[in-house]
Amino acid sequence: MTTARVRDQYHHGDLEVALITTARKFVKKNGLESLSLRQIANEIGVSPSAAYHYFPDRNSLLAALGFTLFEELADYQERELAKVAGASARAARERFRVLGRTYFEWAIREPHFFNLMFSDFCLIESSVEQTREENRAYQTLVNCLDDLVEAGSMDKKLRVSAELLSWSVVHGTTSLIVSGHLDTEDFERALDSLELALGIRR
Amino acid sequence: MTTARVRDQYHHGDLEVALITTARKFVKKNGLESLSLRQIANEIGVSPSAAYHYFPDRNSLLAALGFTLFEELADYQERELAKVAGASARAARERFRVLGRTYFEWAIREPHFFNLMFSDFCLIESSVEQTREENRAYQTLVNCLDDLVEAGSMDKKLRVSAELLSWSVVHGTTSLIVSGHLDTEDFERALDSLELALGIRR
DNA sequence: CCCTTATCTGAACAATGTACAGATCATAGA
DNA sequence: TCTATGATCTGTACATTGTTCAGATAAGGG
Repeated sequence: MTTARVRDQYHHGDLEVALITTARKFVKKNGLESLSLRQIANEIGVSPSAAYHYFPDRNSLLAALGFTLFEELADYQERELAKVAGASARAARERFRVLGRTYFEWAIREPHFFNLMFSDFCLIESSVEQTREENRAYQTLVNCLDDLVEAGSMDKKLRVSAELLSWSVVHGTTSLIVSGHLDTEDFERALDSLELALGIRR
Repeated sequence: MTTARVRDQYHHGDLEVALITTARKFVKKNGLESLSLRQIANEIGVSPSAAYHYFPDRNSLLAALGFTLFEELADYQERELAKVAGASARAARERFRVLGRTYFEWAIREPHFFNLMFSDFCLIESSVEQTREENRAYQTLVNCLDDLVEAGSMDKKLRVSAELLSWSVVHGTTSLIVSGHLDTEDFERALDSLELALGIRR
């Protein structure tokens, strides 16, 4: 493996990436609160203060991690979405549900990631790149809804702000389930209710 | 003022409440991350370890604070709701919007409180009392929707899971706005879109 | 080959959460 | 009224944390 980390060397060579990767591992396991820069440095085999060459402080590292997570989510969504391509009404509707489900499943599988992405750390500086990442996912949703209208399987009158409504429902239920205020099965119920309200026919 | 805090006394007399009250003040100003047990103890004029007689750790104090915040929100909602009492269709519809707006305004006014309420701290032990507090607000929403159906100003077919859908939209937009992923004005847009989708007539 | 610059170390500091032994008080029972 | 018991708080201590900064080390261009 050429990717094996070269330790016992004064210059790590890939420290910035290693910091984010290791931070990802720790957050995945234990969440944000317990994340320690020193533990990360220790794991990589580097001095506690080495990180400060790449990030001004702990929060910035978390923000950087958050950005990569938004990328991961968008990639995952597009990958799943590709499986239900097609111009048919049935395919468009399936894409709509896949968009919601992937969002939800991602959050359920990695709740600590979800929490980080929508925490204070990730709004310190809403970087241009980050909003672009979000727009990528948001645009996919917009296209999906347009497809539904075009296929004649959705009420045209309800198209106004339907993307805002959809994202809110999906994010809302997900957030409430992750934080323990709703049960897991409520997600599919909410999605059904949303489709019914938007006049998406099956 | 008999409520003036008696300092320079060995026994504080009201420490548990004082801890929560002071924690509330600090969270309100600076959020969760920077909250320090020692600062709180210092502010009250008590030893750093005094808190451990009432709370096993820092997280428990935050959880206790979170519970009182759920109470505050429910109280605030009921107070505002009382202003639009009445059996008319217009009143029922106004109550629906007030329920959403109070939730949103509460979160915008005190974003740090909102973050705490839906953070990991408040799900450590979903106490029976807390779920009861939530049910109080949730039941209010259910009643409101029933009123709308009864007044004939809402599509009966869409009544199924309408409370789940409504709460998700309101919480979702609020969460996304607080975390900087949507603009403030998107809330009213989402509420309009929700009413339109649910067939709530004006 | 040297020297500039990027990269990392090591030691230090203040602040934090938490544990624990003991001091202080409040109060019920004699 | 005295006393002993339990509740309440102090003081000290420890490990861990984020962060700073002066200096060591290596890489790469002239």
